[in-house]
Order: sequence, then C-alpha cells, then structure tokens
Amino acid sequence: MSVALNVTRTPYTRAKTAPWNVVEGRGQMPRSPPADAKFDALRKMGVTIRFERNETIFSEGDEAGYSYKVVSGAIRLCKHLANGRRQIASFFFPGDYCGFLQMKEHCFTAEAAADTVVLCYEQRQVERLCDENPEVRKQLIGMIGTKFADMRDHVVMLGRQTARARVASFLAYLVHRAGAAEGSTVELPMGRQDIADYLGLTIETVCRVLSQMKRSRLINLPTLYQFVVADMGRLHAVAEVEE
Amino acid sequence: MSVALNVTRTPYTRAKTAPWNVVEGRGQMPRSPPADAKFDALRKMGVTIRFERNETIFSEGDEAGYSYKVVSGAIRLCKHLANGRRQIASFFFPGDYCGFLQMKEHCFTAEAAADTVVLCYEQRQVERLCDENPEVRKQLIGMIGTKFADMRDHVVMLGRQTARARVASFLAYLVHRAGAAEGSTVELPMGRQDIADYLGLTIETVCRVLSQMKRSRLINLPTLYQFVVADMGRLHAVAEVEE
DNA sequence: CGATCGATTGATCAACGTCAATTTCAGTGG
DNA sequence: CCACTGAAATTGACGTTGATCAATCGATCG
Repeated sequence: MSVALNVTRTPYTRAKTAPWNVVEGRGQMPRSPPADAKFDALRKMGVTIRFERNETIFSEGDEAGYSYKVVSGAIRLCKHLANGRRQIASFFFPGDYCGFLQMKEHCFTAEAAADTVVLCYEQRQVERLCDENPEVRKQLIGMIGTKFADMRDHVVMLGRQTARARVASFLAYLVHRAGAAEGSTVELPMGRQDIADYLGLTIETVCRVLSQMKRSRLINLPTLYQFVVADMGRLHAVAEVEE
Repeated sequence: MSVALNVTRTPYTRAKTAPWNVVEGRGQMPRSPPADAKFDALRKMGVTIRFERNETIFSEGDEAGYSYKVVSGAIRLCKHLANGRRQIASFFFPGDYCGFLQMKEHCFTAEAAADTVVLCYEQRQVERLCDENPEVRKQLIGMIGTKFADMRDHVVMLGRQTARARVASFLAYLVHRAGAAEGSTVELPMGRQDIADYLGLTIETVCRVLSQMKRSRLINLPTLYQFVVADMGRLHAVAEVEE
C-alpha cells in the first residue's frame, strides 16, 4: 500500500501498519457525552483493539470487512494525494461509529490520530443485526445522519471560511463534542499537522492562528494537546462571521 | 425564511419560493445513467413537481416531511452564510435521491439549480417502506453510501486542490455522471455562480479558468450551458496532479 | 547531554479574491 | 426580424490571504 512519493516537503511520519494488537481488556469509556444510548447488542460482538498514534487501521482499497467504534483517542479518515499531501475527511472521537454499510472496499484510509482504543465488529454481523433489529437500524441511521450533517458543515468551512474562522470552528466543535463548559480544559488529541489537514490549511498557518488567538487571550494552550476557551461567544463570532 | 442581508457584493438572484406547482404529467427520463435499477415501489407513491430555476424546494429549518427524486434538471443543496455568501454542499442530478432519514428538520436549503422536475415522496411512507422492504432499504443505503463517497471527494477537492484542479474535477464528474464519451457534448445545467459556490471559488475565478481551458483547447464551450472535453486524459491529469 | 521530531516564528511570494468595466445572452416589444 | 433591456458572464487591474521556504525553539528519549 505504501508508495514511494517524490515529496518536496517533509513527509508525514509514515503511518505504521498495525500488527493487529488485540487487547484482552475493555478500554475505559469515553470522556465525552455523545449520548451512547445502548448499542449493547453490538458491543457484545466487538473485539477491543489498541492502536498507537499514526498506526494504520485500514487503507484505501482494502476490503471493507470490519467497522469500528472508538472507545478512546481519535481516528482520522484521510486521503493521500498524488503530490504527497493529505486531506482528512473526518475525525472519529470516542462514541463515534466508523463503518460503511454496503461498501465493497474502503475508499479512504483510517489511521489513529492519537493512541486509540476501538471496538471492532465484523461487517457481516453488523449488517445482519441491522436487518433483524429495527432499533439498531434506527440508531445506525441516526449516526449516519449526524455524520452527514457534520460533513456538510465541513464542506461549508472548507469552501467559505478564512483560516481564523476554520480554526475557531474546529475548536468550537471539539468543545461541543467534549461537552465542556467555557473555561474548562479540552483535549486536543491530534497533532498540528492533522488539524491542518482537516482544515485544508498548512501546519504553519494553524500554528500562527493558534498563537495569535493565544496572544489575544481568546484561548489558552496549557500543553500541546490541550486548550481552554476563555470566551465561547467570541469564539463563535470568529467562527461564523469572519467576513 | 428570506432574511434581509447587508450584502456588499451583488446579491444572488433571490430564490423564489415555489407555489408548489404540481404537474400531472411524467417528466422525460434522465439523460444520465446512474443505474436506476428499480425503485418502482417508491415511484408509485411519488408526485411529480416542476420547479423553475432558483425556486426554493425547502429551506433550512423547515420540517423534513418530504424527500425527492430528481427526474430532470438539477437541485443544489446549500447553506447561506451570514456574510451573504453561499456554499453548495451537493448537487442532485437526474436519478439522484435527495432525502434524509430520521431527520426532524432540514439543516440545508434546497433550490432548483435549473428548471427541474422531481418526484416528491412523503417521508413517512419512505420510512415505512424502508422498514418493510429490505430491498428498498438496501437500495437507499447504497445511495447514501455513494453520496457519502461523493462528499468526501468534495472535501478533498475543497481542502487541497487548486482552482484549475477543482474546475477540472467538476467537469470530469459531470462527464462521468452523464455517461458521456470524450468529444461528446455534456450539459452544464447550473449557472456560473452555482459552480463557484460548489467549488468554493468566486464566479470570476471560475470564468477565468474555463476561459483559459478553452483557450488551451482542453475543452470547448458551445453554449453557456454545455461543454465538450477534447482530451479526458489531460482533464484528469489537471484534476488530480496539479501540484 | 545530544539527537530527533514536531511546533513555532519570520520573510517572501503567488494564487485567488475584490473591484470595476465591458461583453454576451435571453427575453420582450415594436 | 431587429432594437432594447436587464441579468449573467467575462475580462482586466490590483490587493490580500495563506502557502512556501527557511531558521529556530522545545520537548521527549536514549
């Protein structure tokens, strides 16, 4: 799967292919709220697997035999372009279901954006369960709908927002997903390059915007992988207006 | 739904709200292939409606009581931003199903991008049919999967492609959807502003790129609403490499 | 304590947006 | 059929945002 690229800029940390580390234990449950309802019928069939940051979960072109539910960490779904660039189409956070009904093969690559624990399901079983159980079906369709809405928002962001607005939107989204209040510390599980590749920017631009937001006391960055929003109102203003 | 905007640039042709023109006849079938299989169970319940270019089909915030199948023309699904700009998240072409399972209200606006005929279904009935008939369900889920893949490609385009590459990708997509061969004339049902709003560019940039492609004999533009690709290989090269 | 990798900052540049004319096109009425 | 009109498309001149290139910083790990 890995192709020799004639890259001009520093290549990404090469995503390692996972040796399929099956973990016996059950990972701790998500920090975030995305109401989990009960997905128990599925959970019973899931196998817990741990991935290190940058490990590949599946590659574009692989047969789509499994689907995943994130327990902790984060998954990035991305496409590697011919010129050595990357675009991340989605992140999956704890509670998110990452699967694709009726797909023969994956058209994107999934990698761990941080050290990540997932529950892994056989696709066939998910589909069977879906056929049999209308409740599970509703759940799953609901999730798909949510992802759809998220992706449309992503499209709007990429098409029409400035760099500042994109970063602000992203931070606001993370705060929302974490169910955090103004002033509380929120995890930023992925690296700067991942943020850039999600927002359609360069890592330098992301850094500059974050630094500038920090200087203007809109946010604080206690560590590389955490942030605090001082004023959600202002953050939303930057995210939405920013004309 | 229409809000007074303090717009600086020339406003779009104001989308007229449809007086719900129910048409008795059946529109001519799509020019394009998107293998229709059979959707007959649904077709029976559909009501044919005609919309003029720029008529609103439904607005963001409306109750999601109906779904639509495009017979001819094109629908744009878009978001109107605070600063008077617009981003189109999807186009729906003949054969496409535009509907949203398990959604209380629409989070995007749908408008006719050209004079358009649709089949309109009651959402409740679609869902009931979906519950009862596994075949219809598979069909629908398959369509959703296809739209998902399209949207991911859209994200990649917006995030990582140059203006030239975006226009080339879009034209290639239309050729593909039309099932057209190199050298044959393909319809470009929507206006330039719609193309710009889909590609995340300005109308001026779209015009310049199209003109330049015409000058370099990559494409021809017999009328405003038609184009011919001289060399699909070159078009794909521009769409994908374009580093 | 050095080495390494990711993050940050600065200087410069090019792609695309903005603003401002035309030009073309699709109707409409004589 | 042709002149007139308004809307959309096109083209040009110029400015701004974010990309590129390059150097430095800072944390983690032997």
